[in-house]
This record gives sequence, structure tokens and C-alpha cells, in this order.
Amino acid sequence: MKSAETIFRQYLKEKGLLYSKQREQILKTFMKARSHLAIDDLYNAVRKKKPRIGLATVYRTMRVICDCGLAGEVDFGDGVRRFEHKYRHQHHHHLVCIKCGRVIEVTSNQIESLQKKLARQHNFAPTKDTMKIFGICSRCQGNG
Amino acid sequence: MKSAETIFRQYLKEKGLLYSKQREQILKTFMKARSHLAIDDLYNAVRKKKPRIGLATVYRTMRVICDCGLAGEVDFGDGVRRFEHKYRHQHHHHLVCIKCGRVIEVTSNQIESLQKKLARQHNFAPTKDTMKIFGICSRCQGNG
DNA sequence: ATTATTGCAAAAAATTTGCAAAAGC
DNA sequence: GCTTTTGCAAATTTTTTGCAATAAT
Repeated sequence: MKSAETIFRQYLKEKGLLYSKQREQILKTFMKARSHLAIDDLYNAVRKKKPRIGLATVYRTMRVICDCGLAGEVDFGDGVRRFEHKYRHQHHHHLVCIKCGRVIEVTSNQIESLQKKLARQHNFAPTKDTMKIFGICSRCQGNG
Repeated sequence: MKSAETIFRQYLKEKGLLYSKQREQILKTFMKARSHLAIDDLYNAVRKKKPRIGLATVYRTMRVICDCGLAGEVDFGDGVRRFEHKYRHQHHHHLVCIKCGRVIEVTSNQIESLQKKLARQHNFAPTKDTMKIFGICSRCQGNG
């Protein structure tokens, strides 16, 4: 299977874009980091390696990384845009704890097929779907 | 069944808040309008009745209207915050057309119960859930 | 009379853009 | 060498906040 870097390089070449040091570093940092990072988290992490990098470059590069399918945007309803990994990650949904912010990833083939069925019933050609359940996670139910 | 206005008034009283002309007008305009309106749509609609109203008042009031359960925030992934009706509306999910922006509301008891099951499996106490399917709607599949 | 609310303008926060200098191919 | 990208700062966009004047009970 192709590495994330290979996918990125091929995508850039295909679109006539360049493989800059900055893009390389941002991809590396993103791939290494935990999922669900905000731009700011990523910006700070990248700055440790490349202190002079600009925030705009991180924004611009994350768009490209999303476009090539290695990352996806997620929104947990708190107004903060986050990115999650899509390389070697299967499609999943989220349980979002409204107390501690923890995010649990879950998969369900049954939900997938119900989604497909719903789309079919409405003659709707689906390209993407998201499902989130907000609530209190097991850890937080114990503490006040 | 209580009217939306009654619910709003009772909520305000209960919280020690006042029933101002502005709040009255914003609720009326919201209740009359189609669902899924952005703050700006609502602001413009309200201004036709009360030209001197401030945008901040609309923001502040919509928060109260959400808090009392008459409206809910929705996000269709385009960076625009919208509000939908929750008065006499059953819980539903959305099919969002990425071409024309049309939003189709759908309900599915099966999905609801799978969501509950998923939550139970993770010892997660759910308070809210959202599901959205993005894709091309039937109308748009015909055109180009 | 007392307290909450308003409109306005200013502040914040998040994201995008213009541009000259630098880097990639 | 030509084109894309970068860093920076400025501009946009969206939302919130401070505050003196006003309205609600």
C-alpha cells in the first residue's frame, strides 16, 4: 500500500503543485499527531520543527491534504474546526462527551446500510456522511 | 399544546429575563420563516419590521430561543451557522445536496435505536445526536 | 425604582488574501 | 527561468462584549 507521503506527492504532481519543505513538514506532523487536531494545535506542533512557518501556510496546506483524501474536516459543535486522519482509517462515527470533550470513534455497518437505504429512498446519491452522538461519557458519569 | 410564544414567555419568566419587543419580534419572525436560516437571513427579515434592531440582539436572542428548546443550531459543513425549528418538529436527520444546497429532512426509527444501542455499548449517556448525508439530490442528478 | 436589555461601536476570533521575496522543478 | 509557494501583514468574516441610554416589570 502506498504511504501517505507517496499519495501526497502524487496528488501534488498531478495537480501541478510543488512539494515544498513546509508541505512535507506539515504532512509529517499531521500524520504523527493524534486525530482531531485544530489548526492551532497543528500550527504549534509544526512550529517546533519550523519556527518561521506561517499560520496561513498551515491553513493552505491542510486544504490540500484534505483534497487529496488524507485528512477530513470534523466539527464537534464547539465552533472549532478540526482535522482527522483518513489514511488507513475506516469510516466511523463519533460519540462526543459534552463534559470532558473526549471523542470516541465507533463503527456500525448497520448504520451504514440504513444510511444507504435512506439515500436510495430519496433518489439521493451520497458522497459523504457524518453521525455524532453528544452526551456524557462513562468516565464523566462517575464524577459529579 | 402550549404555543411557542407561551413556551418562550414562561422560559423568560423562569430565568428572570424580560419579554422585550425585540425578543417578541425575533421569535415571531423565526417561527414564521422557513427552517435552516442563517443569522443574517433572520436579521434581514427582522429589520423589515424593526429597522433599528441590532445584529447583536439577534445573536443574543437566538441563543435564548435555542436554550428554551424552540430552536436548534445546525451546521451543513459550509461554515454557516443556521437555526432550525424544534417546535412541533420531530427529531430528524438531513440529506444535504452539495450542488444546490437543498436540505431534505428524514426520520428513521431504526437509526435512532441503533444510536441508542451504540451509546449503551460505550456506557455513554446520550443527550443529542445528528446525522447528515451529503450528496447529490434527485433534481441535481438530472442537470449537468 | 430596580434590573435587564438594547443599539452601537469596538474587540475578538477564525480564516483568507495580496504581494514581494524565496524556493521548487 | 518560469511558476508556485511562502511569510507576513492586512483584510474579511463571524461572533462577542462593554457600555451608556432605554425599556420592562
